[in-house]
Amino acid sequence: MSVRVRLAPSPTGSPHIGTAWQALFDYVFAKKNNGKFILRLEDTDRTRLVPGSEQQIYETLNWLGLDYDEGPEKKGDFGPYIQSERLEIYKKYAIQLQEKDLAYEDEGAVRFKTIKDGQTTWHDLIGDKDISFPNNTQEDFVIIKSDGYPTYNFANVIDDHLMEITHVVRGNEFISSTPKHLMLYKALDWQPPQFAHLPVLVGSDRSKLSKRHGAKSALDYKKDGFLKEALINFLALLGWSHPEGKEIFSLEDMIKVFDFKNFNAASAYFDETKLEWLNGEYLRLMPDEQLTKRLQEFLVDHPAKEKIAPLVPLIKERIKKLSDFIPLTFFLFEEPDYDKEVFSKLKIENQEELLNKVISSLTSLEKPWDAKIFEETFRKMAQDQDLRVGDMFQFLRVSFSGQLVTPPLFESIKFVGEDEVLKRLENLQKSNILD
RNA sequence: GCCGCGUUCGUCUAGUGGUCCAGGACAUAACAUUCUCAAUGUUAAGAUCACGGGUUCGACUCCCGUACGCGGUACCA
Repeated sequence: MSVRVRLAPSPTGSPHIGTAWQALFDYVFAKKNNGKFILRLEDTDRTRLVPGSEQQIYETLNWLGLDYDEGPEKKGDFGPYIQSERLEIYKKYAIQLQEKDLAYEDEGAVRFKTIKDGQTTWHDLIGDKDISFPNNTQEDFVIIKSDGYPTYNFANVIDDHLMEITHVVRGNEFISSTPKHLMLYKALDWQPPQFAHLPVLVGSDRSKLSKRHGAKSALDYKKDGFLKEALINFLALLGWSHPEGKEIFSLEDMIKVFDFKNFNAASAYFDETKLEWLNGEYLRLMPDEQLTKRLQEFLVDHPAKEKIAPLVPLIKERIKKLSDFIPLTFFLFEEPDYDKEVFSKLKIENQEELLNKVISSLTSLEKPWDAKIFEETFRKMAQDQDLRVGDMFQFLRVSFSGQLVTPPLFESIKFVGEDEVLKRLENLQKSNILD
């Protein structure tokens, strides 16, 4: 029997990072085994539905490149992939159980009669261990709610069986309900799937990550300028580790070596700092043309996005996220507002006088300015003025950019253009910022 | 309360009885390089492997207990 795994989110909002994390392992495990990855929407709690979340689920998986083989809009041979469209099916099995006296009606709902003696055991793929529960801890539980919708515990079992799911990969908050599921499989005389209960991702307070906590949605990371490759790589490193100890690897590489045996059963805290580092690594590894393209896709509204190509090699090592491009380069496209504070951080006296000298030197420089001559000119000026070379160049930088941190100085000057640079310096001269 | 899962540097982790006075990565610090910031390189600091008992010639690794955290105990998933 070929491997089939499913991701079964509830459409209760834009999927948060924990859902994306689970999706990654579903996908990788399926691909590793030449199996199928299935998306099923579990919308049986009508009170928590959030309109539009379905689209966000599709968009998230799509962005991350975790393509599913079957799903709500990619029908397979297993009927609808949205539980609210499968009500008749659940009803049918509920009746069957009632007829066998394994379930009963209770105030408009239907309850399953749990087995009370013995224990229920299964082998979990995470930690490669057996887990057992005494059966007397399992109360009779509702399978069909009084509104006619099935509960998670019921719909999940029915669908997993009917959709021929072979491996249930889900969060370990479901460990406690697994005995219920197993009892259901038994009552229906079905073969249960294998289980892999992933640890949960936790927030800074160590409790389960949730939107409540301000957990970001997976798509927020896209908006923040993270690359999907970096996010996937980072997510892979939570709970799982590469058998060769690699920190940076592709999805394809991960698929080749994936095994639940390399999974850690302890819950992990999502630390964005490391994600930023990884993202920077991916950015730097990328060829300039590709990075240019990615930046242009990201900067949809940037007025000068067609002109950024020459800038890419200059900023490549200075950005950690695509969004960092904007604060780092905006002064190249428009005259910045000068801030007195910034100049006061420079270790230079008589800035006004120095500016005059700079302007007269630049005016007498032959255009187009040459990098070598430019550098010599100001090294000499630093010497004459008894300034440290670094301070001299920092003064130049701030004078035309208004910023303490910029791409390389001379290249930035060339990008802005000689005339514009001079114009900015003259405007600065006229202002009273350097008094 | 009861049931279950978990517990290795601040964080993510390696480790399946000896090769671990615990290795790597991020973050941190220092130095080098440098026109800034980065990037890069080198080094440093950082974990009595939650605690207490066993088992064993030997335990981070196996067993038991305790503590703490998390989850379940819903007509939420």
